[in-house]
Amino acid sequence: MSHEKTREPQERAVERRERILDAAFTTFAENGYRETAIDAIAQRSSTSKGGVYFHFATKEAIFRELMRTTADKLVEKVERSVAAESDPIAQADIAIRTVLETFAGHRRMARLLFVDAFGAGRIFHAQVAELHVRFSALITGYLDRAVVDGTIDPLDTRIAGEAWFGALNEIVDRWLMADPPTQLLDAYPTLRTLLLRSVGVADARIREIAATLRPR
Amino acid sequence: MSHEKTREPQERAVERRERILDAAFTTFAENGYRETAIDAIAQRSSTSKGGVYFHFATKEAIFRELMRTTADKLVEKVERSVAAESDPIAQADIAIRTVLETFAGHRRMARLLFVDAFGAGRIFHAQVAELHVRFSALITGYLDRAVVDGTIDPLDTRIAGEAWFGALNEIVDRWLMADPPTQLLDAYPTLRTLLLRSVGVADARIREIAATLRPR
Amino acid sequence: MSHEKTREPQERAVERRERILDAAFTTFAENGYRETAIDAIAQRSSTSKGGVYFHFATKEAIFRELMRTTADKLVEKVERSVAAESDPIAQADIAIRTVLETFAGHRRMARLLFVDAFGAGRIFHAQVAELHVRFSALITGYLDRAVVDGTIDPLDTRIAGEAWFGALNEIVDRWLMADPPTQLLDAYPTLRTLLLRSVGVADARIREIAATLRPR
Amino acid sequence: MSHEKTREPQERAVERRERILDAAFTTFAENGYRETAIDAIAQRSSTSKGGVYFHFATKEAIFRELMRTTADKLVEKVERSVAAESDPIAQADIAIRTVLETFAGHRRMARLLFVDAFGAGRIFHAQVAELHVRFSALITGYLDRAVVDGTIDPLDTRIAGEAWFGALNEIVDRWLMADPPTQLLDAYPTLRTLLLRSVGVADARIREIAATLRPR
DNA sequence: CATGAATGAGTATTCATTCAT
DNA sequence: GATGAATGAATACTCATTCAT
Repeated sequence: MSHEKTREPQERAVERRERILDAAFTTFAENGYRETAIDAIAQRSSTSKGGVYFHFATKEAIFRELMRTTADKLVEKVERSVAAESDPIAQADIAIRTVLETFAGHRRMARLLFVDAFGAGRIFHAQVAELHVRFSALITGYLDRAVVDGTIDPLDTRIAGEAWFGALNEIVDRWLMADPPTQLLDAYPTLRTLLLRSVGVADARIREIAATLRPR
Repeated sequence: MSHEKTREPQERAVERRERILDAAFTTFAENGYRETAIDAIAQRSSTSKGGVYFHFATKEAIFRELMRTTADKLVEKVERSVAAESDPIAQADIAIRTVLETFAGHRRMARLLFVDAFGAGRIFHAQVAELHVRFSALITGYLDRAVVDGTIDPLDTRIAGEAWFGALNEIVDRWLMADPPTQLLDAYPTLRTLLLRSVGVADARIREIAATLRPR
Repeated sequence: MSHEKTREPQERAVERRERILDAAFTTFAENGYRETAIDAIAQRSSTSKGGVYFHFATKEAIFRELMRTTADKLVEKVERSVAAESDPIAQADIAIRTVLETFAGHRRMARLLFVDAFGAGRIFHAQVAELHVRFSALITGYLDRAVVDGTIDPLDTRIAGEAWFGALNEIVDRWLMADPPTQLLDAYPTLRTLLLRSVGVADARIREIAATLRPR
Repeated sequence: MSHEKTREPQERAVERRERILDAAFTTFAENGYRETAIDAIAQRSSTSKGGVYFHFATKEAIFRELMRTTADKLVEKVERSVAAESDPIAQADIAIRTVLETFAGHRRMARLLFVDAFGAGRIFHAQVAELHVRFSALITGYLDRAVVDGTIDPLDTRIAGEAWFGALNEIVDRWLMADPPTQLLDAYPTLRTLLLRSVGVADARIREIAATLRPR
């Protein structure tokens, strides 16, 4: 009796499903959505085209799931990092920093979430929008708490969240395109100052936060 | 003698070329680059496929020209608006405002330049990057002058320019996706405050600038 | 249980592959390479365009395989016929005769190998050259052995092989073009005499060889 | 009054016609029939597409005229060379030699007449056949006279003419394909011996003829 | 006579999706 | 469950030819 056969059939199926997702992640990130053929995913996951279609209804479904779970992981990571802080402003700062750090170490993830997502054409605008909204909302949440706290003066935190996310996004985009490659984290100190100032955090306070975080 | 017959042959050709560009602009903006067939452009401009290919070597060439000229128009518009101001901070502010105002009135232009550009796949990342770099550099220029002026404290103006552009871009993106539609310019006051604060402009000064511009 | 169902899937695929090659052979021979559309091949082999592309990467690949296998068959046939003879001069003679006989019965094969091959344009000159070289070399081989044998006096057998092949080729070409059709084999006795004499075989010896072969 | 204007209008037209033919000759010879666009011919002859179509009804017509006139020139050249000889066998030999010599110096002409002619597909088989028939008939004519003369024994001179032409053709083809290039005329002595022997000319006589021609 | 703009039929190739085995 | 053969719609681009000016 082979190893394969001792496992529950479902277990094998789950494993294959994962393999497919992994292969799809890599291939989408490398070549973009449109340029990725199902055949390529099938081969990379040692399956057949039919195998892929057993697990996923369409190519779009694979992409959708990938976007969602990748974003999930990132959000979780951000929330774990943030949990250690209690000051909402420091939390927002940590959130930005975590995103930058994560991307700096996972260029592919960045490509998938921030650049190639657009390569998919019209159908995906909603998908992409969802992603942007989700991250913007995360930031808006921290800012809202900061307002409630009285740490910062009231402002339209939705727009501020979007602006923060947009600024972050652009910095990542530029880094992805940069040739020769640069250090993503080099932009962090400047970006932090810009963002915190933008919501009215005093320079003295920014230096304080920076000092607290430095040991990291 | 019909109007048609009095025109120079070249004039007719130029006109057709324009018609093709117009049709391409609309179709790209509606459906994205990949989803737009040359045939569709030909039909919309009352030409034949061959006619399109007489005027443009490839589909990519049409897109490229469109991106360039559209961006040109926007940059010119920004520069004209800015010319009336002498304070570099006010100039940067006006630049942002002009972009928002222009897009608010030309949703399609916004789609083409800021959203669908990505739909074109890998080949166009360079093209898109160029566009982003161009606008970022515009902003960076105003900030540089403000630093030289002593209006703002020294900072990494390249990153600031990118962050400003990113924030602006995201606000426009969200507006393009918003359902139901919103007023793009509603975001302007908040965005202005965020951006100006981010480079260390004092709130008092911001109010001053706002007051100056209000009559517009 | 139908015949179809008892066959292995692979067997069906192999059969379809053959059908495609057959259809391509006929269509290329009838219309030439450039004038043959993949669609035509697909229809003639009761497949779809995609089906053809599943089995062959490009149109060129189909043509190449066809050229190779057809030439293979002819060369094998020649070598089988020749095996019965030991006199190299008679072998060379038999080789020529076998080619003529085979073509006389397979006009299409002749068209494909000797005429339409050129219709393919520049890319195929190498392919065609290979074919010519191959047949010329076959003849050169026999002549070389005849020289070693002492049956004929030394001479530049490469050029002689090319000249023989060229003469044969032209006779077949003319026959293919002839209107009204003629009997290809009618040319054989004259051609034999010309070729054998050209390498210095005495007329008496030629008559001997002719006598030996006559019963065939 | 410009130089252009002093000439008869017809004269200018004739000149342009020639320019078009020259350009077509070069382009066909370089790229083959199918790969040659009318536009290329127009540009090379400093005309417009319309200009080309004023002088020639179709692309095919240009090719046809080119084939004919080029062949004419070659035949005339052969006949001039041959006129100096009275012995028909020597005449045939000179004919072959002249063709080889001419091609050796005009590789392009050779390409046009002997190789690329086929690139044109079905429509041109008749054209090509005509060319082959014409040259074969030329040779057949000399051989016929040699038979009448009693210089050689009677034989099917039509087939012999075709065989000679075929042999010659193949030698030229191989030379055109040869990489690295070879000296076409190196093949001549062997080819002469092969061809003359093939129609029964004794080796002693061949040596005589060779001696006569050597000074050339 | 000359021009060059316009036409449109023609073609190889790709790929998501289906389904018989 | 898995396979891979088959489908066919979709698409950018070429080029001989026409014809208004």
